[in-house]
Amino acid sequence: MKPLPLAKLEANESHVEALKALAHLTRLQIFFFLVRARGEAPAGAIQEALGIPGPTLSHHLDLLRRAGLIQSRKEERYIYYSVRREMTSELVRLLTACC
Amino acid sequence: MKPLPLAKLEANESHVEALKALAHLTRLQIFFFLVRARGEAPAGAIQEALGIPGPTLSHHLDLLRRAGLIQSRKEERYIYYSVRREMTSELVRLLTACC
DNA sequence: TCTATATTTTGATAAATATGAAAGTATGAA
DNA sequence: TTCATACTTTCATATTTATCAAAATATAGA
Repeated sequence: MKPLPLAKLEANESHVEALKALAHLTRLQIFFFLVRARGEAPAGAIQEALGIPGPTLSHHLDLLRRAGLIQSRKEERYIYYSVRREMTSELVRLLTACC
Repeated sequence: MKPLPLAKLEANESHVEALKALAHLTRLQIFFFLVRARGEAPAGAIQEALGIPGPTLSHHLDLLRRAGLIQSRKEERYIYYSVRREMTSELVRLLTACC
C-alpha cells in the first residue's frame, strides 16, 4: 500500500524562504556571481565584483545562507562562499511541476 | 559574426519581480491552486479554497498579475484567473542555468 | 427600479526588510 | 605586541510590503 511517487508540488515555508532570498536584485547578482565562479569565492571578491558595501553584502550573504542557497567555509582570514545545488534544484522541481 | 546562442543567465528586474511575487506563502498557494485548477478559476473560488479575505486576495492577485505570472479575464460578474506559463518557464530557465 | 453578488480600490495601520556608518572579531604578518 | 586585512555584528533610519475594514464599481436578476 505504498503511495505513488507523484510529483507532490506542495509549497512550503522553505520554498518561500529560498524565493525571498532570490527576490532581490543584489542578492540575485550575488547568487549568479557564485554560480559563474564555478566553485568558491571569498566575500571580498564578491564585494569587489559587484561594488557593494561590506555590511550590506554580509547581510545579503547571511540571508542566502540561511535560506539554504549558499554555504560558507572559513579558511585563514577569508570566508569562502559557494552555491548549494540541492536547494536550487528543489526550487526548479517546484516550478517545473506546472511547466 | 552572429553571437553564439549561449544560455545567457542574466538576472534582470522582471525575474526579481516574478520571484518577489512568489516569495510569499499565500501567493505561492494562490499560484499553485491555479496550477492545479488546470485552466481558469474565478477569484471567488480561490477565496473559498484558501480562506483569504477579499481585499487581501485581490491585492495578491494583482501582484502576481503585474509580475506576469498569471492573467485575468472578465466575463459577466466573474473575473477568471489563470497561470501564464511563459513567465514560469522563464524563471525555470534562469534557475536551471546553474543546475 | 432595487437588491444581491462578485470583485476591486482606498486608506489607515502594523510589520518586515534594506541600508550602511561605526564598532567588533579574528587572523596573519611585521 | 602592534598593525593591517577580511569580514561580521550592532544599531538607527528609511523604505517597502502586508493586512483588511469600509467604500466603490460593475453586472445580473427580480
